Amino acid sequence: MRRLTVRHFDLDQTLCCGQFFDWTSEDGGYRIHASGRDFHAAQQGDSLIIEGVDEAFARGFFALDHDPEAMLKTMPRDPSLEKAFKAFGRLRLLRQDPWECLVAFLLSPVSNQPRIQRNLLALRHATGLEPENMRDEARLRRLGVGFRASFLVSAADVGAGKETLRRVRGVGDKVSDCVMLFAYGDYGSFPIDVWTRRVLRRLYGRQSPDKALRLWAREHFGPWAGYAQQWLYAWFRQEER
DNA sequence: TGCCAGGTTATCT
DNA sequence: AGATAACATGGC
Repeated sequence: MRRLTVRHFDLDQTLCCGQFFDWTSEDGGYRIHASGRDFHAAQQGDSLIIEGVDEAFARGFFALDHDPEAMLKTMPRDPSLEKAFKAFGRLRLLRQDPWECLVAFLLSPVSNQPRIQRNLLALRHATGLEPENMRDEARLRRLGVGFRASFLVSAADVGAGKETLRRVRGVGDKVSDCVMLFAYGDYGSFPIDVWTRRVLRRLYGRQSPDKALRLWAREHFGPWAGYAQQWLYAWFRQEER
Protein backbone atom coordinates (compact mmCIF):
# COMPACT_ATOMS: atom_id res chain seq x y z
CA MET A 1 0.00 0.00 0.00
CA ARG A 2 1.31 3.43 -0.97
CA ARG A 3 0.06 6.88 -0.20
CA LEU A 4 0.72 9.57 -2.82
CA THR A 5 0.21 13.26 -2.28
CA VAL A 6 -1.88 14.77 -5.06
CA ARG A 7 -2.89 18.30 -5.97
CA HIS A 8 -5.86 19.41 -8.05
CA PHE A 9 -6.81 15.80 -8.50
CA ASP A 10 -10.14 14.03 -8.03
CA LEU A 11 -10.35 10.28 -8.40
CA ASP A 12 -14.15 10.20 -8.66
CA GLN A 13 -14.20 12.75 -11.49
CA THR A 14 -11.37 10.93 -13.20
CA LEU A 15 -13.08 7.54 -13.22
CA CYS A 16 -16.69 8.60 -13.72
CA CYS A 17 -16.21 11.13 -16.53
CA GLY A 18 -16.55 8.60 -19.34
CA GLN A 19 -12.96 8.14 -20.50
CA PHE A 20 -12.37 4.77 -18.85
CA PHE A 21 -14.71 1.94 -17.93
CA ASP A 22 -12.84 -0.93 -16.32
CA TRP A 23 -13.52 -0.17 -12.68
CA THR A 24 -15.94 -1.09 -9.92
CA SER A 25 -16.60 0.50 -6.55
CA GLU A 26 -14.93 -1.37 -3.72
CA ASP A 27 -14.16 -0.55 -0.08
CA GLY A 28 -14.78 3.17 -0.37
CA GLY A 29 -12.54 3.31 -3.44
CA TYR A 30 -12.21 1.54 -6.76
CA ARG A 31 -11.01 -1.79 -8.09
CA ILE A 32 -9.29 -0.99 -11.38
CA HIS A 33 -8.08 -3.14 -14.24
CA ALA A 34 -5.69 -1.27 -16.51
CA SER A 35 -2.65 -2.15 -18.58
CA GLY A 36 -3.05 -5.75 -17.51
CA ARG A 37 -2.89 -4.84 -13.84
CA ASP A 38 -5.46 -5.33 -11.13
CA PHE A 39 -5.25 -2.80 -8.32
CA HIS A 40 -7.19 -0.72 -5.83
CA ALA A 41 -7.27 3.06 -5.52
CA ALA A 42 -8.95 5.38 -3.05
CA GLN A 43 -8.68 9.06 -2.27
CA GLN A 44 -8.69 10.79 1.11
CA GLY A 45 -8.28 14.50 0.63
CA ASP A 46 -4.84 15.12 -0.80
CA SER A 47 -3.85 11.48 -0.50
CA LEU A 48 -4.23 8.90 -3.22
CA ILE A 49 -3.92 5.44 -1.71
CA ILE A 50 -2.95 2.69 -4.10
CA GLU A 51 -2.67 -1.02 -3.52
CA GLY A 52 -1.45 -3.60 -6.01
CA VAL A 53 0.72 -1.43 -8.27
CA ASP A 54 3.93 0.49 -7.82
CA GLU A 55 4.06 4.24 -7.44
CA ALA A 56 5.68 4.87 -10.82
CA PHE A 57 2.84 3.13 -12.62
CA ALA A 58 0.22 5.01 -10.63
CA ARG A 59 1.83 8.37 -11.32
CA GLY A 60 1.86 7.60 -15.01
CA PHE A 61 -1.59 6.07 -15.25
CA PHE A 62 -3.29 8.84 -13.30
CA ALA A 63 -1.24 11.46 -15.13
CA LEU A 64 -0.20 13.09 -11.87
CA ASP A 65 2.42 15.06 -13.81
CA HIS A 66 -0.35 16.98 -15.62
CA ASP A 67 -1.32 20.46 -14.45
CA PRO A 68 -4.95 21.18 -15.40
CA GLU A 69 -4.85 24.81 -14.22
CA ALA A 70 -1.89 25.51 -16.47
CA MET A 71 -3.79 23.91 -19.35
CA LEU A 72 -6.83 26.10 -18.79
CA LYS A 73 -4.60 29.15 -19.04
CA THR A 74 -3.52 28.16 -22.54
CA MET A 75 -7.16 28.20 -23.75
CA PRO A 76 -9.39 31.09 -24.82
CA ARG A 77 -11.50 32.01 -21.82
CA ASP A 78 -15.28 31.74 -21.93
CA PRO A 79 -18.03 31.24 -19.32
CA SER A 80 -18.90 27.68 -20.37
CA LEU A 81 -15.36 26.46 -20.14
CA GLU A 82 -14.94 28.16 -16.76
CA LYS A 83 -18.05 26.41 -15.42
CA ALA A 84 -17.01 23.07 -16.85
CA PHE A 85 -13.57 23.46 -15.32
CA LYS A 86 -15.03 24.41 -11.99
CA ALA A 87 -17.16 21.27 -12.01
CA PHE A 88 -14.71 18.76 -13.50
CA GLY A 89 -11.32 20.46 -13.61
CA ARG A 90 -9.79 18.01 -11.18
CA LEU A 91 -10.07 15.03 -13.48
CA ARG A 92 -6.99 13.72 -15.29
CA LEU A 93 -6.89 12.09 -18.67
CA LEU A 94 -5.63 8.62 -17.82
CA ARG A 95 -2.78 7.05 -19.75
CA GLN A 96 -4.59 4.02 -21.06
CA ASP A 97 -3.32 0.96 -22.82
CA PRO A 98 -4.17 1.28 -26.55
CA TRP A 99 -5.65 -2.18 -26.92
CA GLU A 100 -7.82 -1.92 -23.81
CA CYS A 101 -8.90 1.56 -24.83
CA LEU A 102 -9.80 0.44 -28.34
CA VAL A 103 -11.86 -2.47 -27.04
CA ALA A 104 -13.75 -0.21 -24.64
CA PHE A 105 -14.62 2.38 -27.26
CA LEU A 106 -15.62 -0.24 -29.81
CA LEU A 107 -18.39 -0.98 -27.32
CA SER A 108 -19.50 2.64 -27.22
CA PRO A 109 -21.44 3.26 -30.47
CA VAL A 110 -25.13 3.96 -29.77
CA SER A 111 -24.65 2.85 -26.19
CA ASN A 112 -24.28 4.59 -22.85
CA GLN A 113 -21.81 4.74 -20.02
CA PRO A 114 -23.36 2.12 -17.71
CA ARG A 115 -23.83 -0.33 -20.52
CA ILE A 116 -20.32 0.15 -21.93
CA GLN A 117 -19.01 -0.56 -18.48
CA ARG A 118 -21.18 -3.63 -18.03
CA ASN A 119 -20.23 -4.96 -21.47
CA LEU A 120 -16.55 -4.40 -20.86
CA LEU A 121 -16.56 -6.19 -17.50
CA ALA A 122 -18.46 -9.13 -19.01
CA LEU A 123 -16.00 -9.20 -21.89
CA ARG A 124 -13.00 -9.19 -19.61
CA HIS A 125 -14.43 -11.94 -17.45
CA ALA A 126 -15.15 -14.08 -20.51
CA THR A 127 -12.00 -13.43 -22.54
CA GLY A 128 -9.45 -11.72 -20.33
CA LEU A 129 -9.42 -9.22 -23.22
CA GLU A 130 -7.05 -11.57 -25.02
CA PRO A 131 -7.35 -11.23 -28.80
CA GLU A 132 -7.24 -14.99 -29.28
CA ASN A 133 -10.38 -15.26 -27.15
CA MET A 134 -12.23 -12.68 -29.22
CA ARG A 135 -12.50 -14.46 -32.53
CA ASP A 136 -15.89 -16.11 -32.03
CA GLU A 137 -18.48 -13.52 -32.95
CA ALA A 138 -21.49 -15.53 -31.78
CA ARG A 139 -19.90 -16.08 -28.41
CA LEU A 140 -19.16 -12.38 -28.02
CA ARG A 141 -22.71 -11.56 -28.98
CA ARG A 142 -24.00 -13.73 -26.19
CA LEU A 143 -22.26 -11.38 -23.76
CA GLY A 144 -24.74 -8.69 -24.78
CA VAL A 145 -22.55 -6.49 -26.94
CA GLY A 146 -24.98 -6.62 -29.88
CA PHE A 147 -23.77 -5.61 -33.32
CA ARG A 148 -20.46 -4.50 -31.80
CA ALA A 149 -19.35 -8.14 -31.70
CA SER A 150 -18.03 -7.97 -35.26
CA PHE A 151 -16.00 -4.87 -34.33
CA LEU A 152 -14.22 -6.85 -31.62
CA VAL A 153 -13.45 -9.71 -33.99
CA SER A 154 -11.93 -7.25 -36.42
CA ALA A 155 -9.92 -5.61 -33.66
CA ALA A 156 -8.56 -8.99 -32.59
CA ASP A 157 -7.40 -9.36 -36.18
CA VAL A 158 -5.86 -5.96 -36.78
CA GLY A 159 -4.76 -4.93 -33.28
CA ALA A 160 -4.58 -1.42 -31.84
CA GLY A 161 -1.51 -0.10 -33.64
CA LYS A 162 -1.51 3.67 -34.05
CA GLU A 163 -1.05 3.46 -37.81
CA THR A 164 -3.56 0.67 -38.45
CA LEU A 165 -6.34 1.83 -36.13
CA ARG A 166 -8.61 2.93 -38.94
CA ARG A 167 -8.52 -0.48 -40.55
CA VAL A 168 -10.48 -1.94 -37.64
CA ARG A 169 -14.17 -2.34 -38.40
CA GLY A 170 -16.14 0.02 -36.17
CA VAL A 171 -13.36 2.57 -35.93
CA GLY A 172 -14.42 5.87 -37.45
CA ASP A 173 -13.40 9.40 -36.59
CA LYS A 174 -14.85 9.36 -33.10
CA VAL A 175 -13.49 6.07 -31.80
CA SER A 176 -10.17 6.77 -33.45
CA ASP A 177 -9.97 10.19 -31.81
CA CYS A 178 -10.74 8.63 -28.43
CA VAL A 179 -7.94 6.10 -28.71
CA MET A 180 -5.55 8.76 -29.95
CA LEU A 181 -6.48 10.99 -27.02
CA PHE A 182 -6.82 8.49 -24.20
CA ALA A 183 -4.07 6.03 -25.16
CA TYR A 184 -1.66 7.66 -27.60
CA GLY A 185 -1.35 11.00 -25.85
CA ASP A 186 -2.71 13.14 -28.69
CA TYR A 187 -3.99 15.79 -26.28
CA GLY A 188 -5.13 18.09 -29.07
CA SER A 189 -7.73 15.53 -30.13
CA PHE A 190 -11.36 16.56 -29.60
CA PRO A 191 -13.71 13.62 -30.25
CA ILE A 192 -17.11 14.61 -31.65
CA ASP A 193 -20.11 12.71 -30.30
CA VAL A 194 -23.72 13.57 -29.56
CA TRP A 195 -22.73 15.52 -26.45
CA THR A 196 -19.75 17.49 -27.71
CA ARG A 197 -21.76 18.23 -30.86
CA ARG A 198 -24.46 19.78 -28.65
CA VAL A 199 -21.86 21.69 -26.66
CA LEU A 200 -20.32 23.17 -29.79
CA ARG A 201 -23.69 24.07 -31.27
CA ARG A 202 -25.42 25.47 -28.20
CA LEU A 203 -22.50 26.98 -26.32
CA TYR A 204 -20.14 27.95 -29.12
CA GLY A 205 -22.60 28.55 -31.97
CA ARG A 206 -20.85 26.03 -34.19
CA GLN A 207 -22.96 23.96 -36.53
CA SER A 208 -21.18 22.07 -39.26
CA PRO A 209 -20.24 18.52 -40.25
CA ASP A 210 -18.33 16.57 -37.63
CA LYS A 211 -15.13 16.69 -39.64
CA ALA A 212 -15.17 20.48 -39.52
CA LEU A 213 -16.18 20.55 -35.86
CA ARG A 214 -13.28 18.44 -34.68
CA LEU A 215 -10.82 20.58 -36.59
CA TRP A 216 -12.36 23.78 -35.31
CA ALA A 217 -12.24 22.56 -31.70
CA ARG A 218 -8.64 21.39 -32.00
CA GLU A 219 -7.72 24.78 -33.39
CA HIS A 220 -9.81 26.78 -30.93
CA PHE A 221 -8.81 25.06 -27.69
CA GLY A 222 -5.24 24.34 -28.73
CA PRO A 223 -2.75 21.62 -27.76
CA TRP A 224 -4.78 20.56 -24.69
CA ALA A 225 -8.15 20.52 -26.47
CA GLY A 226 -8.69 16.97 -25.26
CA TYR A 227 -8.93 18.21 -21.69
CA ALA A 228 -11.41 20.92 -22.68
CA GLN A 229 -13.44 18.23 -24.40
CA GLN A 230 -13.52 16.10 -21.25
CA TRP A 231 -14.46 18.97 -18.95
CA LEU A 232 -17.23 20.12 -21.29
CA TYR A 233 -18.51 16.62 -21.97
CA ALA A 234 -18.75 15.67 -18.31
CA TRP A 235 -20.22 18.98 -17.21
CA PHE A 236 -22.78 19.42 -20.00
CA ARG A 237 -23.95 15.86 -19.63
CA GLN A 238 -24.52 16.36 -15.93
CA GLU A 239 -26.38 19.62 -16.55
CA GLU A 240 -28.71 18.07 -19.09
CA ARG A 241 -29.75 15.13 -16.97
C1' DT B 1 -45.03 0.57 -26.55
C1' DG B 2 -41.73 3.36 -28.61
C1' DC B 3 -37.68 6.05 -28.31
C1' DC B 4 -32.95 6.75 -27.41
C1' DA B 5 -28.19 5.54 -26.23
C1' DG B 6 -19.89 8.89 -26.10
C1' DG B 7 -21.12 5.76 -34.04
C1' DT B 8 -20.05 3.36 -38.19
C1' DT B 9 -21.17 1.50 -42.43
C1' DA B 10 -23.53 0.70 -46.71
C1' DT B 11 -26.35 2.70 -49.90
C1' DC B 12 -28.59 5.83 -51.99
C1' DT B 13 -28.88 10.95 -54.58
C1' DA C 1 -20.17 15.30 -50.68
C1' DG C 2 -24.47 15.00 -48.04
C1' DA C 3 -28.66 12.36 -46.34
C1' DT C 4 -30.74 8.00 -44.47
C1' DA C 5 -31.49 3.48 -42.60
C1' DA C 6 -29.69 -0.50 -40.34
C1' DC C 7 -27.10 -2.43 -36.91
C1' DA C 8 -28.47 -5.56 -31.21
C1' DT C 9 -29.67 -4.68 -26.71
C1' DG C 10 -31.39 -2.60 -22.56
C1' DG C 11 -33.50 1.07 -19.82
C1' DC C 12 -37.17 4.14 -19.02
